[in-house]
Amino acid sequence: MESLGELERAVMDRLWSEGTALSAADLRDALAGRGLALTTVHTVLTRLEGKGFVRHDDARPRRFAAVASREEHAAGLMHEVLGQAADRQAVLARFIGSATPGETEMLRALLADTP
Amino acid sequence: MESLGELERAVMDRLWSEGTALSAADLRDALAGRGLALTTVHTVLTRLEGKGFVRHDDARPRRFAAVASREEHAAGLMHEVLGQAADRQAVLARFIGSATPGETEMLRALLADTP
DNA sequence: GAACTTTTCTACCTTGCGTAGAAGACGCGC
DNA sequence: GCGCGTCTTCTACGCAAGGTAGAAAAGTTC
Repeated sequence: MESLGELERAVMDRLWSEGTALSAADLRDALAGRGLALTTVHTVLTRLEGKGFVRHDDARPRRFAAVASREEHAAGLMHEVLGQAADRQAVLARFIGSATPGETEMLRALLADTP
Repeated sequence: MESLGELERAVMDRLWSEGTALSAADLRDALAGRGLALTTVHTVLTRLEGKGFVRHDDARPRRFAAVASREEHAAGLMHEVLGQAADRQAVLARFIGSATPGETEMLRALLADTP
């Protein structure tokens, strides 16, 4: 999967937190601490769109929304790492081996509900 | 975690596959398809060492070995992604939700052996 | 100690990302 | 329907990371 730069990640974080679609101006305001020009935000959004992380509608002004939720994205990354491994079992063994007790409990509970 | 470039990844792949420590010349030969200069391999190894992925002994010629196995590295990446999430449970739920049947079986078996 | 190998130092080029100006497209109030 | 402000696209610059390797220094071998 394409990786994200610092500003790209900040923009995604804002879109993920907000949940709803935002205009470039909304995002510039949400990231006011950085004092970004509107065009900068647009450039970043265009790049994120090229990477498949966001999509925009054709209202005016354009509204940009994350394609996947933050959690879906994280789960997708985990699957990507796992999927690239030749020996998935070994990876999962080490993953479980270094998981916190809370995480193993969550996994047990989730697996109990999964056919 | 620091990310890897294309050549850096190829070098790590070779070190991981081989399992044993290799000299820069060994690696150049193992990556013969690329026609790399020995100094190029050295530069990459030095960068990988700076990122904490490899370490070398002080024999001559130096022998470079991966710090973590491929599986440990993958599991570490998965934990890194999970650890950064605010809502781990939601991430794990989606992770399990999109896992293959084989993966869920492996997880069940591993969790059965985990206290 | 001369010739060869290894290691370090330094540097160039390309690509990706942060940044934004200029110019074109659009929409709103009159 | 026109002009003016806003939004969008195009283009570009600078910097950092990574691929690449030469030159020089350090070490090894005979």
